[in-house]
Amino acid sequence: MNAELRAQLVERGIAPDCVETIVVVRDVLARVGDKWTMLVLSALKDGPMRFTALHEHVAGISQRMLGHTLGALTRDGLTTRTAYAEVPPRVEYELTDLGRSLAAAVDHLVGWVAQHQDEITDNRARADALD
Amino acid sequence: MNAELRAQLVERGIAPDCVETIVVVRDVLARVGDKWTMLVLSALKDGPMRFTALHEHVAGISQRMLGHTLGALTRDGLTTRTAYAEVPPRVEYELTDLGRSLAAAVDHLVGWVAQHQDEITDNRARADALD
DNA sequence: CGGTATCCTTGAAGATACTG
DNA sequence: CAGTATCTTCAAGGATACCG
Repeated sequence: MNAELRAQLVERGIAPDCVETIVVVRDVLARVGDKWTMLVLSALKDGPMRFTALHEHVAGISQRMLGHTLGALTRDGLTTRTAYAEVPPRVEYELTDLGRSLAAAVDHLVGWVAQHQDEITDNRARADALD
Repeated sequence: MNAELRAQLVERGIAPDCVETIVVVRDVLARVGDKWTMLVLSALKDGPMRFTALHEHVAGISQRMLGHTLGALTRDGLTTRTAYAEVPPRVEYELTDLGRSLAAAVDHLVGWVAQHQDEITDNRARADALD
């Protein structure tokens, strides 16, 4: 896991707490940057949603990946899971304050991309044109 | 590739330009969130660097992945590649304005993580404690 | 020095089926 | 309804070797 990375960084003379930050930042960025997390966070921005609603709202996600993603988010305290003892069962997911705060930070990045997408796709197209 | 995703989104009645943004945002976030891009961007923040220097500075990256990462960044116009006709050859990479701008946006997110890492790791530890 | 090509391993994620 | 379990596929990424 991250043990070797830590070792490498320490070996390079990087301060321990800085190493810790680097490792966690990577962890969280990897999570945010994965295929679904951002979309789930964004879907939850307007309020609590239940599993099936999320499944329908996030286009293309499988039941399995939705379960995994929500599990990870809840584990990290970014969402809460509330199960109601009803028949049929109902489970709602909601952003925590921490989750909302992260969603805002992500939004900042998303805003940047939205603002510069033309520039990037143009650059890419131009680079590809040269083969 | 992204064709099916586009199709799914369109099918769901999402506005075409919005679909485009979603797709590009995912693309760019996936790139930023990958294992190395952020670290390379961060390494380049203080000025141009040559290939070998980057290889040493970014702990644990393989030559292959450094090549790939720099290729992608350059393709997207986030870095420039300058080769000097010398012996031995020298190649320097440098952030473009666009790249610096992205690095700043990423920094914002990194700042968030750095600020909340304790909270997250605590939550995770607590969740794990319950098995 | 600064890469690219090749091979190979492994983990991420989809499809499908089953359960409280 | 809200998941988990199992199987399988597929591509990211590491090791290694080679080349301009």
